[in-house]
Amino acid sequence: MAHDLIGAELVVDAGTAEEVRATIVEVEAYLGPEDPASHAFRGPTPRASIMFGPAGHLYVYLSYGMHHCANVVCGPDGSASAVLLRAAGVTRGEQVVRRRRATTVPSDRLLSGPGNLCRGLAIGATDNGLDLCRPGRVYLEARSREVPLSSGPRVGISRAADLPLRFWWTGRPAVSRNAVPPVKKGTGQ
DNA sequence: CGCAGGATTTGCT
DNA sequence: GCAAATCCTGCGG
Repeated sequence: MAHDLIGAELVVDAGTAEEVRATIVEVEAYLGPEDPASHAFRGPTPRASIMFGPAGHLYVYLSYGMHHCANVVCGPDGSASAVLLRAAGVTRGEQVVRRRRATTVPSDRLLSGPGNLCRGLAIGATDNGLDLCRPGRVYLEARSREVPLSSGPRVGISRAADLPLRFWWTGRPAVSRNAVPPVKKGTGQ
C-alpha cells in the first residue's frame, strides 16, 4: 500500500562521500489507466512504460521542463499504479543535500516537495527504472514502525485531485508547503 | 512536423 | 499572491 512507504528510508550513493539517507514523510498515490491524473491514463506510452512493469522500480520524469519527480511503481505487474515521493526528512548527509540546494532553506525543508526531493538527492532521468528493492545507487530500506498518519486530497493536478490519495506523517515540518491544507489563523503552523 | 500542456519551484510586488 | 522559467511527451495533420 502507498502509506507503507511513509517512514521507510531512502538511501542514495551508499558507501560514498555523497551518501544521503532520508525518511519518507509524504507520498501521493496514482492509480492505473483508470486514473485521469496518472501518466498511465493514456496507456503504456514510452514514458509511462515503467509503471506498467513490476513493483518496486523507480519511475522518474521531468516536470515543467526543470524539475524531476520520483515515483515508486506499486502493485502487481501490469497494474500501472505508482506512488509519488513528495517529501522526506534528511537523516544523513545533510551537507551534501544543502550544497545541491543553492538557496537558503531550513534543514527540515531540504527535501520538501517532489522537485526539491529529486534535486537534493540528485535523482535524475538516468535513474529511471532502478530496482529500489536491491542495493544500488538508490534503494529503499523498510522501517517497521508505526507513525501518525494523515491523508488528504492530491495536489498540483487538474483532474481527479479530490481523491484522498495523499498521505503524510502527521506533524512533520518537511511535508510540502503546497500540500498543507488550509490552517486556522493563529495556530503557528 | 508543429502545438499545447504539465504530478513545480522560486522570487518579487 | 502571482507570474515566469523551460523542455519533454502525446496528439493532430
